[in-house]
Amino acid sequence: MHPTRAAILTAAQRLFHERGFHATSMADLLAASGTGAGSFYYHFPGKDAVLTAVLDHLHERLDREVLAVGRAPGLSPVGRVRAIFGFYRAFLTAAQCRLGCPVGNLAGELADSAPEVAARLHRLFAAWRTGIADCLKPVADRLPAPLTLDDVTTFVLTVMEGAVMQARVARDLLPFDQSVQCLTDWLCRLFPDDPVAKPRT
Amino acid sequence: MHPTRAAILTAAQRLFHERGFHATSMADLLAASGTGAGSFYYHFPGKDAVLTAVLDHLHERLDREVLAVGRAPGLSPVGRVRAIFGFYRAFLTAAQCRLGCPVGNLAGELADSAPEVAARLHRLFAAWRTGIADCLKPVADRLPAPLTLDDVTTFVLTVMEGAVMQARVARDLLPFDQSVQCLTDWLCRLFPDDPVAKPRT
DNA sequence: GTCTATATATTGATAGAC
DNA sequence: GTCTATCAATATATAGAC
Repeated sequence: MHPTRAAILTAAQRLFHERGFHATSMADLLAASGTGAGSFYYHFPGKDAVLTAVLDHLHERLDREVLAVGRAPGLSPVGRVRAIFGFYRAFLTAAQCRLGCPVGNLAGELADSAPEVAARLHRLFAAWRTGIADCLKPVADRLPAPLTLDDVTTFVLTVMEGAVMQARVARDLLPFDQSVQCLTDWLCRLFPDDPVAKPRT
Repeated sequence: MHPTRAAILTAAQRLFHERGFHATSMADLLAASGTGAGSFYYHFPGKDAVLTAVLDHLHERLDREVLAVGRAPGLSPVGRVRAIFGFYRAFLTAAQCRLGCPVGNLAGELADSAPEVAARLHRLFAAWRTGIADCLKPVADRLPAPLTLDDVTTFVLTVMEGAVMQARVARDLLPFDQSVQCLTDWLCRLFPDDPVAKPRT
């Protein structure tokens, strides 16, 4: 990838995350990436095209950085899910609970916009769920009816997005930790054989 | 309240919900409320002031419309929580799963902005949690340690926001229903005496 | 209180030299 | 590929008559 294009993409990803899409101007984008307008419009037809490129890039990163955490060896199914939450917890800590989820923020701002954007958000969430489902697949057959693997998978992503949003608004890790604790409690009740589940009195 | 001010507020609430704050222009606001610029700036010092007024208005509505559902008589604690989710489900249905949560969307776009905005979002979420806590207070002492009422309350709001976001991105009620089903499963395990909890085999 | 007209800055995007 | 200069449109906000 051309270094200029990469610089624009990196800057855009950061700015869209920090401020959102509409609050980021072309001037911001050019300044943050160190490019001139001529250079920018050589690499991208316009601001909207950067957005779709950023969404595609986020998709790659999700797979490479986040969901890989859930594929780490030596973890139980519930342990894998917890590891993914741990990854986000570390990010929240580093960001002092600001910023929120890069995907979730853009979803909230742009989920009803142009098809190129809505479809990418849809795909991103689907990839998220696939990654979570992979963690829990080994114990899918232990789920009590009528719960399905897909139900639980969707629920885990729901908790992730809601927990990050609340932590951001509160500017505090507490809501995130509380949410993870409750989710873990439930998962341990569903899968009492999982090593993460401590025996109950 | 002056009718013009009310018209601006109503229009702004709708537009901020449909498009977000930054994607709504003054021209949009004036057209949708049927006011001229002179009139607008007589009632509000600027666009930002409308945002804070909308947030305050959403706060009132949350209490009056949403949390009141959880105070309806004749419902069990878990039933109350489910009733609030039912309220949102009806809204999602009417909106064909678009729009999302008016508070959540603005939180995603503006949680890191000016203190007047961030503080109001913080208060809105706190009010949300208070309303949920009121539903569950009667059974708070039945919670297994170390879970607290505040943990569960925060978790319920987490699920609400995450579920609405996912339903919006998917443009389908399914993720919402799946999330509610999982949450209900957990609550029924925690409170097996609640009438909503069906006896298990 | 509301109107119309307008000020002024910033927006996303383009032109043409190099 | 990148530069500088600049475009037309739109942004928020204001002025002053009524």
